Amino acid sequence: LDRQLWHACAGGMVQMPPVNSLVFYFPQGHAEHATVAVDFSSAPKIAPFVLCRISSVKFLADPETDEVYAKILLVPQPSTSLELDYSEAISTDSREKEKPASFAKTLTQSDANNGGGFSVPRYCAETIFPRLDYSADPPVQTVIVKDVHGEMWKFRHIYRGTPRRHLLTTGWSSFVNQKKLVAGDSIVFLRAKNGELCVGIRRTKQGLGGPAESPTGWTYGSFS
Amino acid sequence: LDRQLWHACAGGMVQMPPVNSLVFYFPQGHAEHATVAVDFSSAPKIAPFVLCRISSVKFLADPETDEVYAKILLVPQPSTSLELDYSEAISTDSREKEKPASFAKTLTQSDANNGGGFSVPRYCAETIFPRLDYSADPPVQTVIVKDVHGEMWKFRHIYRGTPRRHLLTTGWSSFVNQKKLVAGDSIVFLRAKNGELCVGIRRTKQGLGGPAESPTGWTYGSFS
DNA sequence: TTGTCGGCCGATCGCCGACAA
DNA sequence: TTGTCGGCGATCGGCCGACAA
Repeated sequence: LDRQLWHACAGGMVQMPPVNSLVFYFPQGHAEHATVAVDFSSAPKIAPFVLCRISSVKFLADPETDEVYAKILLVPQPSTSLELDYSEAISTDSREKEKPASFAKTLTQSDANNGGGFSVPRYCAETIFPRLDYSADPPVQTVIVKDVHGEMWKFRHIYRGTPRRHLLTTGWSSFVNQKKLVAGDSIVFLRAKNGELCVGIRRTKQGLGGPAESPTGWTYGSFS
Repeated sequence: LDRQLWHACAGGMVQMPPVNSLVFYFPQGHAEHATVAVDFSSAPKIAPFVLCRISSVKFLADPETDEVYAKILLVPQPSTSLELDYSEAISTDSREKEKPASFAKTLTQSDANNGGGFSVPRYCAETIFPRLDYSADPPVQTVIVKDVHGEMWKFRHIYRGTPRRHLLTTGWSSFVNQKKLVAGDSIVFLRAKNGELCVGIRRTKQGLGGPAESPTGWTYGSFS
């Protein structure tokens, strides 16, 4: 999964530390975010936080819901490491600062309704979408976007109505149905460096259908 | 799953031995019906058949495809048992002889087509379905049938056209779609002893999407 | 600028009898 | 007796501008 698209989906609140950086792991905080209740009573002597070194970070997306999440491998460090300058523990990967143009919109009732299209905010259409030929009447084009799995979607992008506005029509309802989008979910458009148009999804909170726990490790749900 | 409905779905060729009866188990025959290739080469000294006693028989239906199958628990018997009268090995459960009224029809193209109804053979309508009031014009009723999972389905049963014939209209296409029926599949109607109407499915051969192997044991596909 | 609504047009669904196998 | 077909009316999907927030 493309790193920039991942961050656009996760939202600006999410910062990922770089590999090899030092972080504190808080077992209780982790437990509170778990999908199933965690019982520490059998291991009473657990530290409130553990200094760890990040050995790997994987940027992933759920195959079904398109929700993004990260798999972070933590290696506990000897407590002597505490003497090190742990300010690096809160450092952020410098690569995150190269933010490509992206735009997120929360779906309205009209966007999610069957039989409706998608109202494209002007800013999104002008800065993210391919340039539209306004001399045509009406100005129309087909935009092709790639989702987090690399699958391609085709939308009819038209500029019409009085007053004029940008809309996605043909292809949109199929996208809504197949992705099972509802009002309140957000859609993220992103123009990658190579000019390719990408799309991601951020589900409304109550989804709670986060990625399933893998039997071989823990997964972190993303915050939005 | 109701035993009578199970047998109606499985078809007349299928006879199930009663619990505690003796049967011969043929490993090679079993292997030939398995969905995955079986390699006996690592166990070269396998008997061509094994005398077994049936300890339990479960009549089941696949939750997805509605295909019926049976789970048979076999306990190998000491070879001395061979001295017993093994004619009982081919005996059939006497309960199978109490056959309630049932009818099977292979779906035609017109039956399976979208936008079409189901042509009910006269014999089926008159002997299986609830009695229709022919004095009405046209004679119509709603028939309610129960599938192998106990789920209820509603069909509009009408007697019309020239010449007159029985048809299932409203509700039928929904049934075809949800059960993913195609031309060539068979549908089984059965009137249980309590007068309840039941429906089962027999898929066309090439489905081969038999019930998944359970990790804790073997399952038998049903013959049709 | 953009969310919602009613209008409207075309596509599809699904019920019908005609006809023939 | 019943499988297939074309007709056709009802319904639905989906594109449109009007209007107002």
